[in-house]
Amino acid sequence: MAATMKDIARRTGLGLATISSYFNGGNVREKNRIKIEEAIEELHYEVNEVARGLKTNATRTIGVVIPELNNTFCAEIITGMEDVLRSHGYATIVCDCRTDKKLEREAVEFLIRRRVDGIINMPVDEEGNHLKRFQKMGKPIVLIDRKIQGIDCDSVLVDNKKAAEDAVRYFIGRGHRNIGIIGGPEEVFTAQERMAGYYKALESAGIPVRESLIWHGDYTIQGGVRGLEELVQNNPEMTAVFVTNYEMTMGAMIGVNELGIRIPEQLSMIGFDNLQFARACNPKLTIVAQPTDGIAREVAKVMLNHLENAGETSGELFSEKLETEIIAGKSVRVLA
Amino acid sequence: MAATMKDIARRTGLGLATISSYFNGGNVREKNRIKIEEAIEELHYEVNEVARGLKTNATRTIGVVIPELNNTFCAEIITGMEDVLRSHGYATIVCDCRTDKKLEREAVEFLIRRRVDGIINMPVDEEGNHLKRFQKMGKPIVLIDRKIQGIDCDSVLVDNKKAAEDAVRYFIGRGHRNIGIIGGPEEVFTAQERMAGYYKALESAGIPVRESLIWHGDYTIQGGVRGLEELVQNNPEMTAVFVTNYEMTMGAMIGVNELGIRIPEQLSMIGFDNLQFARACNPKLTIVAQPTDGIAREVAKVMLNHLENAGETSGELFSEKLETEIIAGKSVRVLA
DNA sequence: CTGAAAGCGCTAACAT
DNA sequence: ATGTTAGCGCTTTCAG
Repeated sequence: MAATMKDIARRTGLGLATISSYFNGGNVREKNRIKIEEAIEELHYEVNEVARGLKTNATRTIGVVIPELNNTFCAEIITGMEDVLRSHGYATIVCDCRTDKKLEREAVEFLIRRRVDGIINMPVDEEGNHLKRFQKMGKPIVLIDRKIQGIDCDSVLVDNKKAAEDAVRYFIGRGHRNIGIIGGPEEVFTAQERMAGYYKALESAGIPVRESLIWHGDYTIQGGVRGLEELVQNNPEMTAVFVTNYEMTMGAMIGVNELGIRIPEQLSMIGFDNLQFARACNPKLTIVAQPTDGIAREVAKVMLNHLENAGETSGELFSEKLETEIIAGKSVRVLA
Repeated sequence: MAATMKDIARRTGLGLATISSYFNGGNVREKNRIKIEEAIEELHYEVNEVARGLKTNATRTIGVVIPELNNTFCAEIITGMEDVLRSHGYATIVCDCRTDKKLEREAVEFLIRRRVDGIINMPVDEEGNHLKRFQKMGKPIVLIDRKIQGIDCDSVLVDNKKAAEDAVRYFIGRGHRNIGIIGGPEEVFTAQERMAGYYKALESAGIPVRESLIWHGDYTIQGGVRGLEELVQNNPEMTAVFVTNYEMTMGAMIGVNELGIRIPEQLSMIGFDNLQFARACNPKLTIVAQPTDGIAREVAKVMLNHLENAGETSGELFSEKLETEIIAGKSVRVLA
């Protein structure tokens, strides 16, 4: 069907090695280079990366396993990573595992069969069993948003504890003491960290933690709606609420609208991620913003490092912790 | 490195053909089947899809080329497609071309080198030159959101003209006559169709079209902000505005907030896509909703049809046009 | 039902 | 610098 190197060899009268050398940056006599390029043009030749992959045992393909593509945070990170990976000649196969451990494991097996050169994973299974086999093959893994005991690999994290601490302190500094939190799933690492930050900020301000002010959500829009409704209903004295991811922030705003609560007069709020959404809220929402683009580029960079330097980097594990930022809106009232 | 079929053959004492037959649904004697399965287990064997792809000239991989992964509409469609494709054993390589024709062409060439079995494309280049070579290879293409003259292939569309017509009629039916529109890029097909619907609704109601009420945006958030500001400034008498995609809808809400305009008292609005965002707006936004999940599943289905049936379907081109729906909020005022 | 052998398109010694 | 050749891991005739 498609033209092969053999066709080019025949057409130019050159040997296969010369053609291959041409494609791999070797030295080719000027005259022959021109002949080869003419042949490529006329035959519409395109390198067959599948054959190359079989031979070199490197597919120039990276597998990405994430909990939800439909989650803005994930989508933004993938956009950034794919951009830099493709510009280096790497393809990205994205697998959305729907926050399901079984699907996550299947995704990794799927990627192993396709012989990807590396896996980038925002892990759902905190045990990391799904990654063990891939790691034994000696191929690089980069984790996003959490480390896993027993999987020695690079990771790019965000300082989620501090992020939450900052947010709660922001409330406290403006006179709030009855501060609610809509947290994430208890088994999710980022959710644990954000919750820890909430505790820490309260404790260091000498404010007792009250269970009724804590809602464990599921990082979904509907979870945010529900969480807001419950917190408001159970805590008439609550003056502020911190929502710990974007989807739930959107849900909390929906809840606020549907209950007819006025922000910030009746309730102050700090949300998470997505500055544009925050701006579109009325009044503009104060949020904790993660450096998504920074994470994406960092992850891609770390992965490329492994791939291009091969054995060299094998020494120490890389692990960076990026900082978040509070972007002030008008959703937090200053109490007398 | 990893175990191969040869290893299994050696370990079981069987021939390669038997092992291959086992993997491809052929008949294998019960006793041998068990032996093979034991060997697979012990050797942690995983089929090498790369080698298989070289031999069969089919990679079980689909390329997807879209203008912006970071656009919710695209992200939702990809989520849905990837789900059904992977469940049929197909990998998806997503290429975000940043709404750039040159990058779009490069993406297709990239996918050709990787010998994908089919391409799904939400095209940026309306000429379709980027797809010609792939089509000549006899492999299937499915287009989303627009057809291209000269590229005979299946397509899944949305009735965008009717979508806009419905929205504008919704305004007219509630007494509005000075209706603005924040349109998309003039060269983009969906934007043309939505604009055409705007014209048609006005004309059939006998309302003259006024240029000052039309803003040509660029489908970005910032474009929406700008469009709203300009329309409001240039049209004091405007009572309603229709925004024609999600990003610009968000932008328009930002503009509304930043200008301190009250909805619907001072201005009525109908947005596009993303029901959840609409619910999070205060007051709840009335929107035109596209059946994203329906589109995603349809596209994947059509592609799989080609792939699994091979030559059979080559007859007629498939082209479905899905309907949108207006989801009422409280952002449209009824004029006396 | 199973074994032997050819070959998919490429790369990488090795020889010239 | 260029030609020759083996072989990556699999599928697929063709025999047996």
